[in-house]
Amino acid sequence: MTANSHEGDEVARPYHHGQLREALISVSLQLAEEGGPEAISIREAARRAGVAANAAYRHFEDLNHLRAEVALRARARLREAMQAELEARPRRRTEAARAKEQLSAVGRGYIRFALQSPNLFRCAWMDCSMPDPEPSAWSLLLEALDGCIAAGLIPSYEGEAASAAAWSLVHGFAELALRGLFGPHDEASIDRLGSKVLALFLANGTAAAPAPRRR
Amino acid sequence: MTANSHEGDEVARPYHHGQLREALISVSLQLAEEGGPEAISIREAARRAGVAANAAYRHFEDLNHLRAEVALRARARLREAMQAELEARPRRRTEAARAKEQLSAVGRGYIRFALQSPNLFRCAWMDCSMPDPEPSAWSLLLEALDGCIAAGLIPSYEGEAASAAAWSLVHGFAELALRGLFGPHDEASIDRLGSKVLALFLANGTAAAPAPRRR
DNA sequence: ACGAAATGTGGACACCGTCAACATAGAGCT
DNA sequence: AGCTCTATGTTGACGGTGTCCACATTTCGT
Repeated sequence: MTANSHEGDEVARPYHHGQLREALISVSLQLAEEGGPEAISIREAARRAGVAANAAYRHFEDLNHLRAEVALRARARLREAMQAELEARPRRRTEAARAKEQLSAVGRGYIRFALQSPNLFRCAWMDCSMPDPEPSAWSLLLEALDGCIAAGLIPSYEGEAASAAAWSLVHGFAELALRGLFGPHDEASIDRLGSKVLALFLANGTAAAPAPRRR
Repeated sequence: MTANSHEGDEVARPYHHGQLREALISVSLQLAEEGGPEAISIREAARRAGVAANAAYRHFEDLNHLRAEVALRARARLREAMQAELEARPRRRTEAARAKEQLSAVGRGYIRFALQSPNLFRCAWMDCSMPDPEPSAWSLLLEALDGCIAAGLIPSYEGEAASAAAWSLVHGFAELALRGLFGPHDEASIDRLGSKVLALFLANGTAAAPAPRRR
């Protein structure tokens, strides 16, 4: 028999492990999905990867570095959710309507992801005291905002403030809804409230700012 | 001598402790202030209170219950900061201007607190998987919003959405600014951006919604 | 005064992150 | 081939944590 002490059942991984880093990350992502950011643990990840705890230290300096990697994946998932909502959006005729719809789809995706995968959402923005190489998830929102500016829905001189506002609105809503601070709503009504908030921002916050105001 | 084995120096607390619960909470708040939510620890709190670790369990079921108490205090501090900003605000003449100023002061207070006491702010909304008896900090914002509705700045039929929006905007901005996601800004320019965002919401988001819009 | 209830202590257990020392397998050279 | 070097994985330990149990002490109600 080739296996010298275990059964040869489990694929008999040929050498050390080969994919440990990847395995650890994906297993940790699973841990996070199940139990939130606090559930990420070097020892448990190693255990699930079928490896001694300290093996992880050959691939991650620190628990925080592992967490940072998980955060990256979580943000990627978030981005996918936004993208999906973007692709599923109704197609509009005018450029303005299209830009509006694009922005609102992005916001919807963001909020829905937060509510449907709260643990992953928390991981996406968890504090891992690491330099954050790329927020990336935001680029979709920024693109949508650029579209709105191009369509004349937002005066370009307010670009910075408007994007900060859109960003804050969407993120804040997701976060607060997650914590149940909007009262005991079922998922559907939270979704409706979210759409209303987005619509309010789109209808009034952006469209109705024709000039720099007197003074 | 009255003290039977220690020096009588340290006030010679007469009986068990008398204020342990309070002491533990306030010491934990200090821990949180210094090192963020993760720094809250039963053992360390007990240590600083000069008591055995397990004594804490006579006053808190759980670490999470301690954390919940800290969260409460943190929210109280947040509320104080908002109140302070509220009292320091310029007094306006017209009701509308006053309502606007009130709302913006509340938002400012919120954001400034988050930036000046990030650790406490994080504690205020940390996840302690506990029933949340009263968010309380929001009541100031809700009052301000009511003022705006009374002044006709916000149509009352949009009350719910508008308050959710204001709430989300302020909270989201604070959270994102805290994480440095608005780029490498110094504190002053973040403050300015925050004011701009608030102004944008106040000027357009609320004031410019005179009617239900056609269709 | 005495027993009961409240409160604090000590010790133990199972986790956790992390370090140092050791073992092994592959890669690359001669 | 054989050999070494380096990358990777393992063992064992240390100090830290939350939490449980059994025990000690203090206070209070009667």
